[in-house]
Amino acid sequence: MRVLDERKLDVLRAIVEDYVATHEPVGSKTLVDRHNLGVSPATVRNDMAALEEEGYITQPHTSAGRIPTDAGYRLFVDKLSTVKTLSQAEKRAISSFLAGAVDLDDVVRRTVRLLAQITRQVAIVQYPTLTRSSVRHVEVVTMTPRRLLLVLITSAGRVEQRIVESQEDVEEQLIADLRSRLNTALTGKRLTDAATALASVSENFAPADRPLVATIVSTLLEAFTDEGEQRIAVGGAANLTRYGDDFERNVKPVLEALEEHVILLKLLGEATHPQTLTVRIGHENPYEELATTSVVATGYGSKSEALATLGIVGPTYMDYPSTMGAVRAVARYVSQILADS
Amino acid sequence: MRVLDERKLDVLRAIVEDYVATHEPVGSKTLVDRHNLGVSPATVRNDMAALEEEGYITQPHTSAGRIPTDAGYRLFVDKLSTVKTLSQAEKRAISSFLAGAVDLDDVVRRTVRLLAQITRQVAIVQYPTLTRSSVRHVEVVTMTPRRLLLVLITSAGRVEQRIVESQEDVEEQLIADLRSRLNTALTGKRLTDAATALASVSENFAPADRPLVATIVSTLLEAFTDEGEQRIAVGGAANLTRYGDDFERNVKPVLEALEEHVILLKLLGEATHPQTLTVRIGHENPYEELATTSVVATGYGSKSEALATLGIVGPTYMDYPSTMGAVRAVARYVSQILADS
DNA sequence: ACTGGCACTCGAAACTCAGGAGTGCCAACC
DNA sequence: GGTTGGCACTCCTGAGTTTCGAGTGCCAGT
Repeated sequence: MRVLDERKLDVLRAIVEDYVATHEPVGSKTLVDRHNLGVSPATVRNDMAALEEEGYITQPHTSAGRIPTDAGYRLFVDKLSTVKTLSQAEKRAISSFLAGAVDLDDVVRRTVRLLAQITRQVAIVQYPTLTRSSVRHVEVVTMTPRRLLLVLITSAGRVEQRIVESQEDVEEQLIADLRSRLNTALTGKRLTDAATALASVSENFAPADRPLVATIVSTLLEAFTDEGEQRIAVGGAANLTRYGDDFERNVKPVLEALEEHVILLKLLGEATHPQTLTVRIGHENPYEELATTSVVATGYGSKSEALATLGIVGPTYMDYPSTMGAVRAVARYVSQILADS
Repeated sequence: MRVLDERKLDVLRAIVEDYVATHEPVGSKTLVDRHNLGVSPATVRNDMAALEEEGYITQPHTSAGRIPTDAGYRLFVDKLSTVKTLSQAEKRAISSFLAGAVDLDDVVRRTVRLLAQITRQVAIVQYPTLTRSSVRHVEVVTMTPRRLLLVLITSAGRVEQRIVESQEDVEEQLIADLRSRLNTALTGKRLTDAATALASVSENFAPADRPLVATIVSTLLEAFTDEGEQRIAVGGAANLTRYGDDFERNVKPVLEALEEHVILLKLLGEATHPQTLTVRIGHENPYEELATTSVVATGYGSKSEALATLGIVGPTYMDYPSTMGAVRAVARYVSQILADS
């Protein structure tokens, strides 16, 4: 038996496409009817038996049609399909929808919404991580004589704020001094290098001011390394209603996972180049409960280096070519928007 | 027949409590078994017939037990129950959980999570609205010679940012000037009054600078009045899985509503005094699709005047006393946290 | 006014059964 | 040898039927 039998693969492709469209086990007869395979049902049955033997498809019960296994989907995604590109109209729609964003938060919110709408799946977008971007500006603002607000602006346009209390009134001169020194030390630096850059700042101040400066420095450092920075936006949960027929398997676990941002981060995985799509099918993802769920994700951000990850979560029987196309396209456009602003 | 029959109300209360606990129509026998009503099932049946006549309960079908109608729940909430207060331990937990927040966004995120966890329902928290708070500080930052970043900090601790492009390079002196004039004009002003306050600012600048100043002023104004400011955080969607048995009625419509923030805002309604709880039961809320859903909401913020609204959405057969207690308690603690910071 | 008794209702769950989609296998065919 | 039509077999699905029992309304008795 040849390992690579062209027609057998055609059959597998047809099975996947049919099952994705109907969500029902597909039999040999319907298969030859709907896809013009040019052979008889009996022949297809032989191929099916072989494909089942090799683990690409399975039958829910003896006298039913076949459905793809995770391995079947995997082969389909890797070898049997091409990522679908969006139409010009769709591209324009994406582009103009994202262009209307007023700030980074808005970009993320719009992206989630867009992704959910196009793919009709649950969309997940990780906020650009601080650690990978650099400091654009640090601002120190007096709110009351003893209360200062630190505002940190990153190259990704993200704003972090922290409040610092002082033991005694703070002079405006000191604030100005701080502001300029902090900016000199930090502006343009990567957040990961900020610690080193900050170390020397406090030395230049009068001993009396040292405690306050130390507090400020440590607060800033905290903001830089904050775990909470691994923020995530989720949208399109309503699309889960399309899978209401199998609530326990397809809806419940996903809904539960959506609450746990730590889980979502793991699901999305490491940010990759926007060109590279990560597809995790069924059991390939790290959570048992999501064994009937697939993830399509990719990085976004600057061309050379991904800032963060975005993607979608859906049942294994999703339309991979379209979904992958949509995820990739959205990632590209977001990257572009971020680069521009 | 006396309108106010003490025992009949006891029966209604028992029915509501039982149905909330079991989610199953409750019959006369089980009722006397579980609640010590001190009368026979036959007597209860008579009362039930009366209650049904008056529209407080209904039977799903002829030979089944009774379930409360919306009117029944309404009477229960208004007259037959007292809002449950939380235990000391719970209060401490709330307080300490919220106290760990680093900024306003974090407060909101934590509040949603907390509310969802305590009530085991879907939680909704409206971000403090700009229009009700006042300006604490305006910052103007040079990012590149031709690109400025405006940062607006409100009394609620919220930060808004906008980017402004200039036609030509901007001098540092002008920036400093702008910064101080804007702050003089705006600091402490209510956002609703900001328009008037801003009007005079541009007059003090050299004609050459006017176009830029005008752009900045209008961008700020836009930020103040931005509709998008009616932001909302949602959490606890996973709690919907508890109602999986009636997916179409209880899960699907809620899931769909959660995507539509405009709808949620309407559901939450006008912010009220933190002491006053708004309860909308079933058909009382403005959306047909949510006729099996109740909303418990209240305002939060400064004592005298609510800043925004928070609440929960759940099936009509929720545990009102506990839920109302939790919503009220959380609203109080958030208000306190916001007042402190 | 309350209670026990009783006939009645009607949905839920268990059961049965026919229909049919789909399979595997085999002999025939090209 | 790969392909095909034929055929017996499997077993799920859905419709129809029956049974069971929780719950009711009503009435006569206390």
